Amino acid sequence: MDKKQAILKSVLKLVNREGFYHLNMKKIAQEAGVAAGTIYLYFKGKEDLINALYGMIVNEFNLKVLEGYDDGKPVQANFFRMIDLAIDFYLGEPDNFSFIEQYTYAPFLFKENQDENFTLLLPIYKMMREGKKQGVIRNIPDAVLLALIHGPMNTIIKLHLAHKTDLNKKGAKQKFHEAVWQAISV
Amino acid sequence: MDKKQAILKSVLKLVNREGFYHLNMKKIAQEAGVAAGTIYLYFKGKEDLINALYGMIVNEFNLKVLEGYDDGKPVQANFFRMIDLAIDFYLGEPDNFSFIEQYTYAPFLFKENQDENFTLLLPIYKMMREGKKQGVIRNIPDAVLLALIHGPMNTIIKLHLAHKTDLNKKGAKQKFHEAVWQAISV
DNA sequence: TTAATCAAAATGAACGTTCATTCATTTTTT
DNA sequence: AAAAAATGAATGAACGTTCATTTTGATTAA
Repeated sequence: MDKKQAILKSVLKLVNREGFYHLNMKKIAQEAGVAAGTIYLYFKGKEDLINALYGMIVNEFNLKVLEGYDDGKPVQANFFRMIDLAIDFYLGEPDNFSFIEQYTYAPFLFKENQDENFTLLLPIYKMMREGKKQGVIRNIPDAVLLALIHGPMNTIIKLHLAHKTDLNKKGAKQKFHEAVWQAISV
Repeated sequence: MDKKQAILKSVLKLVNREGFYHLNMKKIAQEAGVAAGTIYLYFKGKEDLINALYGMIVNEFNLKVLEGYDDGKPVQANFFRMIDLAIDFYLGEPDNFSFIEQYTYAPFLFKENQDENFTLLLPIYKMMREGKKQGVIRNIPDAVLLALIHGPMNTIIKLHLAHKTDLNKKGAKQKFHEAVWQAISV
């Protein structure tokens, strides 16, 4: 069994269940079924461990979301597919969402990736630019566009995970991505 | 001088500067210019202190945002004013934003206000319902509507505070609230 | 096949530090 | 001079990290 992976999975599970605040190395070790010292064979320390996990999730996310991208298709089709894939990514592994949110809003906790936080948004940027060039997306500042896409996505996932709405209901995702499209299209 | 208030302000400043992770009682006391023990005269402990601060900010926010509400005016006017006031609230005291974000995404950190997190959204709900009744706001699920309003606001403020956009530029707020309106209006 | 050897992997008790909280004492206010 | 407010050193628990020791598993020798 891959202990490194088991340790990372433990952190993910624990952060989601109890938050960063209650995270400690002993719990991580227990959850992973290894000794406390073992963690230090694979990671420099707590901080390194957390950063490694963040990097892993961001990579997985970008990979998954860009699967949907096809330059041949119209911008709208790419957009719908990207939104749906992003939602699927987080609903399939909700721990990822919780972790990313907590990591993002912990200033100075792990300094390295300060601007890198916006790495997550690169796929969106790509699509936005293309849409503007073709004239199908409104010509408003990038930041506003970004806010109109990323913001609702974040919130709807949050609401879903808090059982305030159900994105798995038939047509729910479609209704959502169409609403976002209406906000950003000309 | 009101020591209780000074202590709360210290927490706000420190959480924004260094994050929850590096927050400790000694620093809070130093920043507030009191002894560590003094904090316990005004609060039961660290947890109580954090919760009190959260409650305070939520109250201030709702008060400020609802200032803009006037039943006599059309829904759109109320909406624009509310959005602008919410933005002003956070730009005027960015520490509030950072604190609320970190508090919201710390599951089980301070259990009390789990569902209460949505208290912040009550003014938005109020307006939404009214707009739907009058037929000026699209008849899509509340959660989706909420996501289309609250999400972009969060993100645009985040982008502003990260210097990725400038909401103080002439017309910036207007452009933003109009874009959001386009997303939610019929 | 069995025994011996050794490096790599893993362990978890121990260490030093940090931190929230307490409380005997001092300072301030009434 | 009594009460209330404030202090900050002391306390003990919790935590991240280390490291001497043990276990594992592959390799070699008999």
